[in-house]
Amino acid sequence: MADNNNKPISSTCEEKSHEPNDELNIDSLTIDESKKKTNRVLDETKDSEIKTVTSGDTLYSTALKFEDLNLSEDLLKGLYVEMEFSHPSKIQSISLPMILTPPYKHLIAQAHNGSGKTTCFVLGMLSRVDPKLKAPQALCICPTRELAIQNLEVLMKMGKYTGITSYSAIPLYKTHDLQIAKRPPITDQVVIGTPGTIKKLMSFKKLSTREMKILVFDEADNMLAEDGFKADSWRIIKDIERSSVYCQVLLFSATFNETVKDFVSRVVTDGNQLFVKKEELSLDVVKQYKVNCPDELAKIQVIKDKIFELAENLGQTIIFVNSRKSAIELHKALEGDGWECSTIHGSLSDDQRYQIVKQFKSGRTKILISTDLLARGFDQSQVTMVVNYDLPVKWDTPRGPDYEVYLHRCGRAGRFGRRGAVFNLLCTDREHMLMQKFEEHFENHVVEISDWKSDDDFNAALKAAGLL
DNA sequence: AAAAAAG
Repeated sequence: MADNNNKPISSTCEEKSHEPNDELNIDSLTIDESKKKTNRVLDETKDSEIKTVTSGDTLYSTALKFEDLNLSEDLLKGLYVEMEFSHPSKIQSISLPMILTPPYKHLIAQAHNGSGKTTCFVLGMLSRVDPKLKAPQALCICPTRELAIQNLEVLMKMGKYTGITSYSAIPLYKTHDLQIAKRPPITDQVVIGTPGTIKKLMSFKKLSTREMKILVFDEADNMLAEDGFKADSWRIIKDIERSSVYCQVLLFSATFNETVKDFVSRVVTDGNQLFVKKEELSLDVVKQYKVNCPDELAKIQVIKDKIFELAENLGQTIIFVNSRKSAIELHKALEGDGWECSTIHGSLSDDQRYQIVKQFKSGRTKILISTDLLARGFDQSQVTMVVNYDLPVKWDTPRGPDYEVYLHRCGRAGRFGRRGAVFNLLCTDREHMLMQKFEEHFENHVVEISDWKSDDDFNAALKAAGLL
């Protein structure tokens, strides 16, 4: 679990209890340390505190073993053989009983980056679906195509022996309305995709919501945000509400904000909740640094001399920028000097995007420049370094720090408790000010690399991060 | 004046 902190959790979101809520004391439920086996890569020796608020009077136990969850043999085989899991991770052990126990309450679950949120809701979908019923019964909505594809891959792997089929609701090729109209209705049990395509399939009556049992919002805060996909999400959920008897809603993300709480109080009332403190969210497994750069040229020089030269063989790196233009310009500047890296952003073609991600996931590309397209959810365990070439800012004026995006970007490194380093390249006064805000907000000190030219300083930083 | 999805 991506967490090293044992601070107790303060009250989170207690104000929106619509009915008497029973708070579970997680301490009394935690697994006996001596009986706990080490998961494949997950380091759970220092468990985080997870705050749970349950609704109604259903009692939930934690699942110490997958066998405790009444899963089908086929699904268990997928977990052990394909996924190579030995036992549920912490978030899984708490959330899965909540997802799988009647009356199948809604769930809002916050968990660390790289702690296995995806496996939670994928397992939830696979086990709630009836393989014999040839109709869509589970729907998962994601903010990007890349994330939808990634989730589908996990689903197919985990569900390999179940016979459950899935449908990818993303615009992979040029889909004209005429072509959609001519297609038969979807009979696959699980549908994963992006809002536009899902809406379209629904309006063409190709995606029936009549048998829908479970609806998942991945990166839920983004899916429900005003400047995100709020309108689409609301329409989809209303459509489902109208046609199906009862559909369980799962909201998963590492970050949650006020918009989600509004949604929760109006739509997903009467649900269970899991929360962790913001200070505990992933920012202590990856080591953060700020690099003082006198000007923009120095930033590029740091990428060339330090990131490429010193760190290229330490794993993979994602360099985040704030705009497509910035991505293209940085790529040109590096390419002009013969440095090889790839770049991804939303104005590339579907196929280009797909190929670039595929190449990076195969490990053939070491360094990838990206917009916030890949800020959330992108899971590549070899990513050891994240570079914020630009710091993430909110688009409204005055442009303030975007804490959520900062956290999500950092979460691309240090997957499943692995080591990682984040380098924030700072040049202007505004950037220094923003950085200070990030430090204050997450209550952690970010070490400064004052001499951007010093190899020794960078080597020391990489060593401190556990990468050398 | 932005990223994302789509039209």
